[in-house]
Amino acid sequence: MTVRTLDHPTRAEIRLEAVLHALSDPVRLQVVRFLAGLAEGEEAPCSAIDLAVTKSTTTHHFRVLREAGVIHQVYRGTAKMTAIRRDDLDALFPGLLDAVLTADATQRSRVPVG
Amino acid sequence: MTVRTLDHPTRAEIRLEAVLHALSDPVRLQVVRFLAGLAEGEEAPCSAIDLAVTKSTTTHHFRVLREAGVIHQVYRGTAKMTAIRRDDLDALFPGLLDAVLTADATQRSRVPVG
DNA sequence: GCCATAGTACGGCGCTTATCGAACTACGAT
DNA sequence: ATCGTAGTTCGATAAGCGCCGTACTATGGC
Repeated sequence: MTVRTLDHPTRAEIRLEAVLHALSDPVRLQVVRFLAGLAEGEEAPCSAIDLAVTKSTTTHHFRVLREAGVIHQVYRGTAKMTAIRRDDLDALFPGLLDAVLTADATQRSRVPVG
Repeated sequence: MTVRTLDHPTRAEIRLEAVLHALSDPVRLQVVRFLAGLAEGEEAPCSAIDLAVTKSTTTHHFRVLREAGVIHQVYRGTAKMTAIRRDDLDALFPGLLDAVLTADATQRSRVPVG
């Protein structure tokens, strides 16, 4: 049995390019949109989000987000709870996450797809 | 002789994911940083920016930025003048470009590299 | 112990990307 | 017309990405 720990970059290790890259995929943007809609600090299991991809692809996307520093994940029983790292992102890159979320919302209202 | 016209997405065609992807590369971020530092509407030839890649790679990166709608390019004589599409980006995604530029500046002051 | 549920790991497939060098085109100046 | 400068185009390569299915592991409940 493994300890099932997950590597996260520290706040100082988070790189803007990695964050932008993580956010540039529609599936991952959907995850972030969902997590950002939760209450402050609230977590959700991967399975709470209905993604149009298989489980293994889901795992891949969550890893990209986690390794970029966008989300934080911890194991709780059989679930893996995920939360957005809003405080870290806001501290490092003020306004960035909000601008992306607003831009995403605007775009989705212009082009009602996905 | 070709007319040497360049295809640009219209404002409505600009997609957030494409913009984020375009900005997620260090070389392209350097280009955007440079262009954003110019006066409103001011243009610069590709050669004005000292990129650590070859000319053909430079052409590639400028095309990615142009096709994403981040920059506007027009031929003037032998040069190809480039300007950032600040008005379009600001109209579509308010605060996004500024947040990215600020984030980039902050990160560069934290980690003085590149 | 056994099973169901939640997620991981592995290997693979097809596509895209970042990069290069070398040959080419367009334009301005001489 | 020749030359130089600016940028393009054309392979090519090596790496990465998004996606899948299958087999696996971990946890909790029966």
